[in-house]
Amino acid sequence: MPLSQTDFKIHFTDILQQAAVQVALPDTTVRIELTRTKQASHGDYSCNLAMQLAKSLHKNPREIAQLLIDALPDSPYLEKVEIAGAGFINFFLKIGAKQQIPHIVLQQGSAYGRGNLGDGKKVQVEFVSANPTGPLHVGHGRGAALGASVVNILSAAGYVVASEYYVNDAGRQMDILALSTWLRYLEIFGADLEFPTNAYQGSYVRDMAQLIEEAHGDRYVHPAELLLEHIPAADSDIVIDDEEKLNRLIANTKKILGQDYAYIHNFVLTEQLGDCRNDLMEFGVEFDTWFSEQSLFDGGMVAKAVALLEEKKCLYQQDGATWFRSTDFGDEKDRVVQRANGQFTYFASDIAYHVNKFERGFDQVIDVWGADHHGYIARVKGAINALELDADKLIVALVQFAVLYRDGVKVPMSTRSGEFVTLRELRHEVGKDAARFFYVMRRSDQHLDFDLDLAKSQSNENPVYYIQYAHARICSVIAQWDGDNGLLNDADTDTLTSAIELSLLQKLIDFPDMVESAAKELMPHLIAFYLKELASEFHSYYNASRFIVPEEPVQQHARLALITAVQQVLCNGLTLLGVSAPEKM
RNA sequence: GCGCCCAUAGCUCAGCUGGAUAGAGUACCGCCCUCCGAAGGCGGGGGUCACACGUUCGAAUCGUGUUGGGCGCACCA
Repeated sequence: MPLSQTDFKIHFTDILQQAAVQVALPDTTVRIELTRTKQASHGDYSCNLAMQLAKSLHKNPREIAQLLIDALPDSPYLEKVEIAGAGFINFFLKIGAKQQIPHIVLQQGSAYGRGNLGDGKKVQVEFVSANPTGPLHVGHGRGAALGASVVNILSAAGYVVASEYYVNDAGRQMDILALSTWLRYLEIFGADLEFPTNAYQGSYVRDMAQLIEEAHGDRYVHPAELLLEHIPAADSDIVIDDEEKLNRLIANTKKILGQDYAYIHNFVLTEQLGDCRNDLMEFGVEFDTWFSEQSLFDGGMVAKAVALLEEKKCLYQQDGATWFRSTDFGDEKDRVVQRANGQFTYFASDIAYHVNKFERGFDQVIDVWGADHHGYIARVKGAINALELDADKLIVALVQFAVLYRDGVKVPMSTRSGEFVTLRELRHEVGKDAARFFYVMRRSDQHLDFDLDLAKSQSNENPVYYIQYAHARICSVIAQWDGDNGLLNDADTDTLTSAIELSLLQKLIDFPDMVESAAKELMPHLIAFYLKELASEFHSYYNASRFIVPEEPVQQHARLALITAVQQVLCNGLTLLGVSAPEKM
């Protein structure tokens, strides 16, 4: 039978399908879907097909169930089928099939759990993509942890995955950072100026100014008076708002520095990007591509994308600006792509960026965005549709905010005034493993209460330690046994018959299914929950049985083979989440 | 005001293509180390699945409405 070893669910679905074709034929709208049962008395897999067909066949569900069962082809993996309740069909997996699982896991090793759902399709996952204008904070951390886990999971599910970070190196924010740094640099040389409240306040700006000073001395010093040109003094009658003031400061800076402005701009960008990359690397998050927004402008892609929209008659002029008719594509209002001052908006480069993604031939493009960006989905998809590309290829995964709690109270955070907790601080406080796990242990579309004390605690309350402890415990047992692992590969596992052993075996069988579900739904938390359950069953087993029993070598090898398989699956699952599987703790 | 998301045990959350007695963890109470790691296990109490109506053989799950939260509604990114 051409059956990929552990896909019992698919196998049973398949034979039930064959039976259904004979019996019911008819109702092709009903999907045959088996689910794992909650109770052992209900077998291993269950299906409600008979109840779903009851209406269209005008028959009693139990009667239909019996017909289906009678038509069921033989299967070497099927112990028995039962009709239960209102008409459930319960499948019991042959115990011998379950007992083979440790061997399959040990043989496949780190590959156990991998599947072929993706069938080699190309998927791109873009995540984090924070402005390189300062350190990453804990909000970015959740996107990073989620995105990285999704990449791992999709990859395990048979997709060819490309990870990407979109670098917003073109906008006004970068100019503000360059300005901020230069002002701090001037301060080092004693310039007496008022540092704008809406410029970047963080101490890292001073650090960068210091670096410039150390490398180039006073080379970039210019008289401060030039900077204040066209900017009314505080006591002047002419009042301009703070943002406009910043714009004029930027313009003056560019004029004063001339060619040197590019140096400052480039320096701060390189510094921040380097810091960001380093921070993420220590978090276990790496990218295949760092994609520059500026490159879209340099290559004329932005102008081209806008021109394309013009060709499709999707643009119009109003109040000096160029608008995209996104309302024609489901958005709630039209959006500006080119401002009255001639500059393209962020939205314009974002359109170009997505066009570029589509041109690169991905079968699916996944954007991981903060939940505050949900309003952008309609306009980006609208633009993709307007350009007659397939917007269904784009999936936007929204990540809700994470709120830190320390001593039971919310840690205050506000982006302005630079009073936020950085990802780096979080990592240093709770460690990489706990941070990665906590970020993905909730559904990403739910708010996350991040309990710092819990994440730090080295106790049973901490789910990370609970799982890692199970892994370390197994390693410890195996080390104590000190036998030849080859013996486990050949172990006779027929003796694994207790309730907890059968439950553990089934749990191991479930893992590939779990990975597939997590990939389909882009939900790493499924893996996190699965691992907690697997660890829990192992801990129960540990307390209920002894593994090192030399007087009963058959039992001993069977049990050791089972827990070694558990160890492997714990490790494979933790790896998907970017969490280490330590041998000792 | 309009749009999106959410409401499940004291707390933090799973479960949601409609199915069998709604589950974990934590907290609380009681047990288990002459024994492979007690960073563990076992048992107990704890629920109007926000509320109302509807769809159906069947609703925590789907629909409508109400209430209460979060977020978004820039020629910012």
